[in-house]
Amino acid sequence: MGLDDRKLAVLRAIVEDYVATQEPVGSKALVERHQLGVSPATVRNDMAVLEEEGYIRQPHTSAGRVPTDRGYRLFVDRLSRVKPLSPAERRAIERFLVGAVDLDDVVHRTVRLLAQLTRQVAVVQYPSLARSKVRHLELVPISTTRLMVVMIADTGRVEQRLVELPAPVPADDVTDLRKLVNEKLVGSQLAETPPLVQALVEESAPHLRPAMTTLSTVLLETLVERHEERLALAGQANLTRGGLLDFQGSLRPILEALEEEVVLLKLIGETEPSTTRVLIGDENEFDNLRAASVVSTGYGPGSTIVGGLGVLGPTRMDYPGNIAMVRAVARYVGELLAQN
Amino acid sequence: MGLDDRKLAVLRAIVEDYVATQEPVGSKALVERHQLGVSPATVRNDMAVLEEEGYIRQPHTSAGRVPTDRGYRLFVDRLSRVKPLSPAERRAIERFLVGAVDLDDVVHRTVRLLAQLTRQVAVVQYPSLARSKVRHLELVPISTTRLMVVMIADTGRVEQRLVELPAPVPADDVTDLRKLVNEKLVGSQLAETPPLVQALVEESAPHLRPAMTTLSTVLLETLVERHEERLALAGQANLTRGGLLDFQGSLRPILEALEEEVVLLKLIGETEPSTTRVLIGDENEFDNLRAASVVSTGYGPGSTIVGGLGVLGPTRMDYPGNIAMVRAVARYVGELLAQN
DNA sequence: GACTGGCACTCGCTACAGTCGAGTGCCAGC
DNA sequence: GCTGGCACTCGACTGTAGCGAGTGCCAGTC
Repeated sequence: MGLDDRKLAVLRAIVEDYVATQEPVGSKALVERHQLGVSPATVRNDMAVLEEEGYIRQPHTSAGRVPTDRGYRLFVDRLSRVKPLSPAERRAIERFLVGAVDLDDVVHRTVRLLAQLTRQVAVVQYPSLARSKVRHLELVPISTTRLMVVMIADTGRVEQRLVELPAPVPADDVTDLRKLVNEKLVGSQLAETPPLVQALVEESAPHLRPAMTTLSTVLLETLVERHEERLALAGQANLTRGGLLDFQGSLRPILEALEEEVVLLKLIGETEPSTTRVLIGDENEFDNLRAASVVSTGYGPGSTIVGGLGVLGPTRMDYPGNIAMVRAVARYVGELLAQN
Repeated sequence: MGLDDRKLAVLRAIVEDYVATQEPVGSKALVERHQLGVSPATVRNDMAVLEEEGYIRQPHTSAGRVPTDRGYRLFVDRLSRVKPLSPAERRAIERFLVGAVDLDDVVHRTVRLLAQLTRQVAVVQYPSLARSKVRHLELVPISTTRLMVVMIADTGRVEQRLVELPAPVPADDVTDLRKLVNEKLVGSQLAETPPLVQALVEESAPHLRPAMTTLSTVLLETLVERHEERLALAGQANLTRGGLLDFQGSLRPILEALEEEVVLLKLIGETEPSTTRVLIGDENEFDNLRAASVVSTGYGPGSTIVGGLGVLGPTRMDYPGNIAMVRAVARYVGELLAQN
């Protein structure tokens, strides 16, 4: 049952070769390319054990071996060291991210950078509003019964929403409303505001009540509960590398999954803080993505986490490399955010 | 040389059958399915002429005929009537768009709707800032030397940008600046503001000059010149319908093109107002899209045009249907915008 | 007991030949 | 100008055969 060191070395060699060549790897090729110090026959015996344990499999009887999802998992957990970035890669990251003027700009640059570095599909979640603090709330009258609410978060995110007021509200009242919401909400985490927002209504002067009620409803509804999360996506063309061999010939399910924000958020939405998460093949809870792997991590200024980012590609991917790059990019982005 | 009515009917039949079946269509099948009133042999003669003129071609000697890009062009220009929408489709449009709370919301719903209706890739351009009027400019101090400029356009678009000031600016000065920019710019088209923005600096009180200079530079630079355009995209999974037959087996170039905002903007960025534009195959100026067709049109409140929207798919697409849907959706969105 | 060399076996891949049939072009006749 | 008939083309499919990479097993060696 136990996998001795050599068997593990064989597995590592198989993963590395298969990732590099995309072809099932046989015992002979293996001993040629790696210094295993044993003969092909011995390797074959080891392979038989590895296969029995479910770490590798044969596509056809007369073919070489290919890692299974379980094999990749073992590889990632125990057999790979995080690959240090090359100086060129470090430079690319810096060059790419320096000069961003905007949160939008930062996110877009980041997602393109990740896609380019890893040659996979990249996903970056905007800083979550739930984890941001309110920096300013602006109310702009559009007409007497319409208000545009613009919220600026400390992470740089700006969200707006149109509010339909129950009755016309004069300009002076808007000023009062603005003052009130800013006094009460600036500096607080949005996720924790429901009671605050509630209190807002109660503390308003009677003539402001109706307007404040709608306003607070909208604030709660759209900024806290609903589609508060945003995503940026890039590198979808990378799915077509490796011909049709990856993803068992059909990009369809993958492309479909990539169009579902909810799915992507679950994928890269950070869970445990700051660890890098790797989901391999059918570890994925979405059927459409059973042929794919995801490497993701959280990012944020300093040690806090405000959002997630990651890459998605075939299970046959360069895990150590991608993990290193995802981490590095997340760190750089965090530094960038911390500067604000 | 002249194509008489029957030859045109034959071409129309070929296009319709090929679009429906995705298979080269032969003379016999043609007379069976369409009441042409002549024998296969006659149709064959007509086909020979059509082929000579470049409207159709044979994939192989012993196969049926397939329309060329030129054939589709003739079909679109002279042989097809815009297909009226089905009641179900009309209902779908209304159901989908009613209840949008936001410009973002409108755009996202629209692009998804288009993708779903046409079963193609859909692209929607946000209302162009150049064609919008300034409704309000908000300046929010982030620190003493940093300002967030938020511009709200009459089309509902909200753009923000961080401004790094040359020197600390006290809160009172920010109020003055805000008042000044709003007085001068609200109500004007951004595309026509350069002189106005210029004037701003000159008219400012001396102590506001430095700040106003940076501010105006940023305004011009990012809101007018640079990436002022935004896009929404949906339905990329539709590219995989029709197996690998469309797009000669590789989605790569298409996916790459779809990642280039500039390319997409050129495609759907409206040119002549309000006509529906159809680009077929190699009429397309981007090499990557020579296997694709694009149907696009402008939209906007009332009769003005503020942005473009459209669909992209294989040259083998249902032109009359897609043209009808693109137009219908554009009209509905226009009405929706007009309500604001 | 672990490793190795040898050997028979499997099976996907490629090449080749043969058949089938859809579809064509052409021509003589109406 | 249209039609029916006919010879022809050529892709798609089928079946066969040979090749070779790769395996599993076994007997022999250290």
